[in-house]
This record gives sequence, C-alpha cells and structure tokens, in this order.
Amino acid sequence: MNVSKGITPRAKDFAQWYNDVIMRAELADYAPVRGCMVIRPWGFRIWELMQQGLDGMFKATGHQNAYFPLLIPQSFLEKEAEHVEGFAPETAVVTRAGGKELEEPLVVRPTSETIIYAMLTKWIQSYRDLPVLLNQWVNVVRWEMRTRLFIRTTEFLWQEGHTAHATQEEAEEETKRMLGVYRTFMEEWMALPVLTGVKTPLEKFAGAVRTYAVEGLMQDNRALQLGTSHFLGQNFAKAFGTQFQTAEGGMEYVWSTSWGASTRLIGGLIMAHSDDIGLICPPKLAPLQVIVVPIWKTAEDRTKVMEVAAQIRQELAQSDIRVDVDQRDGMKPGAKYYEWEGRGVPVRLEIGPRDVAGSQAMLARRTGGKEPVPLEDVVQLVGKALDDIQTGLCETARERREAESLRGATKDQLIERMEGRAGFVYAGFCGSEACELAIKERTKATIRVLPDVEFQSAETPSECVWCGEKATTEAVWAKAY
RNA sequence: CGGGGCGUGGCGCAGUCCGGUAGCGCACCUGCUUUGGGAGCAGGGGGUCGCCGGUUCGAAUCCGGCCGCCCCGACCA
Repeated sequence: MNVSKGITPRAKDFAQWYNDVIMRAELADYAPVRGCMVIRPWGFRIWELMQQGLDGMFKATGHQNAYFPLLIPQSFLEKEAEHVEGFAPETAVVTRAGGKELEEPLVVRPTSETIIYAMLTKWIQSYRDLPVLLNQWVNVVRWEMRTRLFIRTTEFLWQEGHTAHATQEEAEEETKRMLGVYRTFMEEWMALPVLTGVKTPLEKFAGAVRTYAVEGLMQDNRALQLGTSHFLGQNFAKAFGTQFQTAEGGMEYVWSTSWGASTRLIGGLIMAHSDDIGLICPPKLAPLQVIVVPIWKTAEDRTKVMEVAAQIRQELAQSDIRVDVDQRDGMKPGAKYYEWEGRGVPVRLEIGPRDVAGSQAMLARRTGGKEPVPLEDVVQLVGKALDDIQTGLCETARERREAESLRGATKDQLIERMEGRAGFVYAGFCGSEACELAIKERTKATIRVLPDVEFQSAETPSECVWCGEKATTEAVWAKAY
C-alpha cells in the first residue's frame, strides 16, 4: 500500500483493503513469528475501550476478575474427551524448560476451562459456595493454519468468563444472560447489530452441551462470529470432580458456563464500518473522538488560532471527550485531514483565522458532512455529533444487514445467493448433519445460528431447504470468516 | 499440506530475459519559502540485492539448494 495516497478500494479486493486499513490506521503490524501480530497503540486503545465497556457490564452482572496461569498440564486437557479432541491439533506445548525435558508437557492455554475446573474443585464444597462467577482478561494461543490480522491470529487477547452453578436452570440462564450482554455491547458500543442464536452440534464448542453465538455481517457480506456463550452442562464438573453438597445433604456436580470475546472484535469493527479512506470508528470506541486542526498563514494568526484550539481542547476534555490538537508544523491542513480520517477519528474541528474572527469552528464528520459551529456551543454540538455518528453507524449497519438477509429461501435461492452476493440466508432445516454437511460442501456456507426468537421469520419454514423433509427449525446460513 | 505470487534503503517498486560495481517514487534529516483538502525548491543520510553454495576476470542478474512472507483452499474465537 502507498501510505501517502489511497488504500485498495473495498470493491477491488476486500482482503487487501482490510489489511490496508489496519496499516494506515496503525492498528497492528505483523510480528516476526508467523501468524502473530503486534497490536500498536492505536489498536490497543480500541481494545482498552472495549475492555472497559465489557468489563463494566460483567461487573454489573456480578462477575469478578481473576487470573489463571498460562501453562496447563497436558493431562488436564485430556480429561474431557471432546475438549481434547477439539483442541489437541492446535495447542502449542512446552516440553523443555530450565535446560531439561519436563516430566509432563505443559500446554499453552487455548482456553482455560480445564485449569479453572481443577481449581474450582478445591474451592467449592457446599451449595453456599455457589454460584462462582469469574472472568479473566488474558492471552491464549491456538495454532491455526491460516491467520489474518485480528480475525484469526496464533496468539490473541480475549476475556473468558467461567461460572459454576447449583442448578441447570441457573447455568442456562447465565449462558443466555451473557449472550445478551455481548449483543448489547456490540450494538451500543460497536454500533454493530448482530444476530444471535444457538449453534448446531457440528459448530459448537468442543466440550459444551450447547453453544450460543453473536454473529455480525461484514461489508463483504460474510459473517463473523463475534462472541460465544457456552452451556457446559456438567461436562467439566464430571471430568474434574467439581462437586458440592446440596441443602439436602446430597452430592452433585456443578453446572457451568463459559463465554468469550476476543481481539477479533476489532476486526469486526473494521470490516463493519470502515470505508475506502480508512478506519471508521464508532465514537464510543474511538481512541480520539475529536481532532482539532489549526490553520494559519502568519505567525500572528498561529498564536491566535492555537490559543482558541487549546481552549476548545480543554472544554471538550472537561466534558470527558477524548480530544487532541494537531499542532504539527510544516504539515498542511489537508494532509492532517487525510491522516486522521484514515485513523478513524469521528469528528474534526478546523479552526483558522476566519473562524477565530467569527467565533466559530468547522465541524467535519468522519461519516460525511461539514458545518460551521459557534464556539460557545462547541461542547454541546460536538457531543451531539458524536451521538449522531454512533447511532448513524448502527442504523446503517442494521439496514445493510436487513437488506442483505434473505428470508424463506428455497434451495435454488440458497445456492444462488452463496454463489453471488452471499449475506444471511434464512430457511428451514431438518436438523440432520447430512443436510448441513451437504450444504456446506455445495455452497461453502455454514449454519451460523439457529436464530433466537427475536430474529426468527414471521412465518416459520415448514420444510428443510435441502432435503424437503419436515423442518425442525429455522436456520441462518452465511459464508463465515 | 496443496495451488498462486513475492523477497532489491523504512514502505512501494524498476533493474534479472541479454552478467560490468545499484536506481526511482514515497517516507526520513537540514535550510528557506509555505499552510482553509495530500506543499515547493535546494542539499543530505540510509541497501551484506532473503540465505548458502556453484559458474565467471566479474553475479541483484546465470545454475543448484534452502528459508521466509503474502494471497487462495482444507481446521477455527
């Protein structure tokens, strides 16, 4: 990519466009190790803001943060049959340390269920110890074959919530509650309307009884799984002997859940909103919400303009708006505009001698439009612009998702869509693995979810889109990342 | 692992066919002039041409081997 000029347009090459946006906005860069990336300060700030948002919601629902170690005895992973089968191929294993072979190899965590249940077994004795509501913000390693910045990297950052409950009902409720938390976060913070539902057995997490997911639709009409919430039943409790004494005096295994969202969210954010100029970042997650660009000709102008710019910065900062002034000398205003647009700053305030004379500033929105605003109202109007951009992005994404969703599809339509513009395709499904695999084989599309009730079609499909037998459910197909 | 592409200053590339001591654009540094949508001029710094070996008076260029990266497919948050 030629940084000084434009980036690859989306229409020309979406994958290249995606990489260009990341490089241009300085979100991340490739690390020396294959599949690994460096998250640069601008990208990491977005992650910090995501953490803030999500963590607040986790705390509000009663969860506490903790930290479990990176290294897990290999034998732990092997205790849950399905779990080990799912993760064995993609684990990195430490066999040598301290200058000698280890007695037991240590796995670099791909996820932490096993070590957590090993510990919960020690900590839980009675129903009075339940529920346990934990979360941790950590890195994990999964040796994937093909990687992509933010979307799938060998090492990634995420949060994993783990909870243990006395009853199945309580654990099921928790699973859905956290799915709802994700949905709310995606919509309110990321301005990304998602689709929620349950995964088919073929697509669920290895070790879970049921997996729920939130799926977003990207601008190339492919689906991206942005978060998952698992009802684990008693699978891990049984594997690790996590039992508690009931009020009645009997012994029972705990019912548990786990749920996670990762730095992949940043990839989703990019692919959902950005354009051919670069990143578009929803204000709530923007490292900088406002950039003030001063304009001057003479030294005298410069002094005056800088004074006003500094004052505006202070006023905005006092209202908890993330703002900075681009004071760089020897760079033309236009060049600064392009740079901050590429980085996704939602609002730009231009202040030149003419504006100072008229006690105004020019307010430009990253999503388009430029208008003069009186300096005395700048805080209020900037705040309004940020709100408008946030809701506007969400609305645009929602309209796109609806426009790119086909409901009540026939077999031919499903095939045609997946060979063409893709998107979400709703249709009836008989529930058989044979049909699911046949569709995947033929169209490369997978069932993203069996949609939750609020996403289901008004008319429930009666026949399976593939075999024509009686449908047991409605399903949503898409080509996924 | 299969298919495709590519390794030459920080980035993007030319040069490779046809061997002759490395060049262009951007970026960077200094100075002056500039600054309302990607500034101009002048000067300057920076490269074991992915690695190893071979052929040759001489290799970025020819030959052999190896390594790495990106993209597309099979696994996955």
